[in-house]
Amino acid sequence: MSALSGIPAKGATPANDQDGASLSKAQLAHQWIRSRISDGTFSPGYRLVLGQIARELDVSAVPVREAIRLLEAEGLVTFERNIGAQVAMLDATEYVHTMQTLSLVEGYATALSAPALNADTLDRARRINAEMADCLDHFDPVSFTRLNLEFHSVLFEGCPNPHLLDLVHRGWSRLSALRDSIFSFVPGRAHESVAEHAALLDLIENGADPIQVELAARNHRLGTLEAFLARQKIVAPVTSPASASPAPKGKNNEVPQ
Amino acid sequence: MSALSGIPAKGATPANDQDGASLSKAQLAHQWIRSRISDGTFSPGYRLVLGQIARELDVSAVPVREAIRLLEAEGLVTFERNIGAQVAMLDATEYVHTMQTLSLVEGYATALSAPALNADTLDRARRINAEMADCLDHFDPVSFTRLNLEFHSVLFEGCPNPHLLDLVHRGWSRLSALRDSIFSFVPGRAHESVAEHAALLDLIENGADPIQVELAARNHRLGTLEAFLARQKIVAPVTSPASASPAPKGKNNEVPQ
DNA sequence: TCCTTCTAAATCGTATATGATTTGATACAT
DNA sequence: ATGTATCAAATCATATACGATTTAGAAGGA
Repeated sequence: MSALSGIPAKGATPANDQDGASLSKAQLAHQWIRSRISDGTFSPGYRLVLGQIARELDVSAVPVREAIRLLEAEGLVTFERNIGAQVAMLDATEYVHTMQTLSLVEGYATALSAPALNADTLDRARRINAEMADCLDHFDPVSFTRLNLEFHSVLFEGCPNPHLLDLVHRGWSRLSALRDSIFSFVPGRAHESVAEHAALLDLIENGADPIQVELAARNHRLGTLEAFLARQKIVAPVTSPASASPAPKGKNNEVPQ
Repeated sequence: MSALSGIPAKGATPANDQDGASLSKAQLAHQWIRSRISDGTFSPGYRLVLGQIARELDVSAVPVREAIRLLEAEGLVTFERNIGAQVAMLDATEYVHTMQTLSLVEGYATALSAPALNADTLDRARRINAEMADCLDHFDPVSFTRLNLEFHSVLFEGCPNPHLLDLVHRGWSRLSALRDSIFSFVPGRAHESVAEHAALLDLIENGADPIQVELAARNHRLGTLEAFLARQKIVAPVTSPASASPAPKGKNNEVPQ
């Protein structure tokens, strides 16, 4: 029956054309929208209309809807019943909350990851940090931001807790996807940042207490947040003091002992 | 205009019957499945078939699918392309990772919430803890578990960071929804738990450093995790030491100072 | 008996169609 | 001229229909 002719009897690629990736339309739409958000084509507030996106991707509205609900769960878009979806707005308050959460989970992930880092890996981190220092001289904020993610990725990717790692990824993804030019770079902070990176690496290399590594990594990110808030503080207070700065004095959450 | 008569002129409920809740079918399905998971009707590993659930709820498969994808994002079900969904299995490793993550976010949320807690609220927490002590005498693990959530809720619900609060809720929800009888209660731990609750309340009442509150809350939960692991350890090592117990000796992560 | 191959049922993934809701525009009355 | 009610277009939410994929079981051969 199936031995008719030269047509490949069963080996015919089942679903997709030939790449073997085999993406569902929903996944396709998810990646497509996501990349559009990342590259700024869909900027925060942009209205995501199901039918419109569906036509553009030549699919039906159903998988597009699924993609958007997934993006909603990731915090990249907001969605309202019978109204629709739009790219999430990352206002100052949201930025503070996201950074605060990221500082927490990234700090812990880094501490859990630290014991697994070998000399080679630490050396790679040092080289990346050196490149970041170079970027300061040439004033290259874009590369600096990219390298910053690379640096921290080296440190936290070894985290053995997948849930925690996922939270770290989500935080970074939210920040990088929705980054507004306002938040991307605080000039005066960059030098300090490179120095703190070096200090963090020293701690890890010397096998410091996990809690020390954790708080160093956490305070490093909170420092960036504080720098941002310091620039904004004259304009308007963003949140209640307790939430905006869990350690306003800078002394309460220093590395203990 | 609207003074016609007893009939509410324009206020006629637009979509739903009369309750005003106005749930979408997807939300309905979400809650329905979720409650079935919580009450154990759908136990871990149970296969969730779209059409079957759709028929039972008298809706189409589309909103059921959406509900399931949402539950997947919450970590309550697993989903595989072209295969289907099933209630997530909470094995020992997953339990460890979930508890570890919860200890982190709940600890921080509690610390951030602490300054906002007034005397009345703290008193309520003390009363709940007293009830928990009673449960120990009558050996009532079910009430104990419920009160435990209540107690901690009082402490962390004041957290001003909604993202963080959401993570805490997800952790609890995962644990309570997927709890297996195996994990629900470690007898020897309960007395210690009540004592630690009291200590935590004292810290908060005395306005202790946020970092102290955070680590006390964190270590309280990690203590429960350790108790579980201690019971299991003879059978088989669950994960690598670094992930299972970030502070194996119990001394590395004590409250500093 | 065991392994392979085919077939069919079950289920998922998506397209299309239709009802429900919101929103903006227009017409009308004051 | 302004505010209000009505209507139409756009869009979301869901039902139905159909193609694609997986999986279990039957049929056939070694």
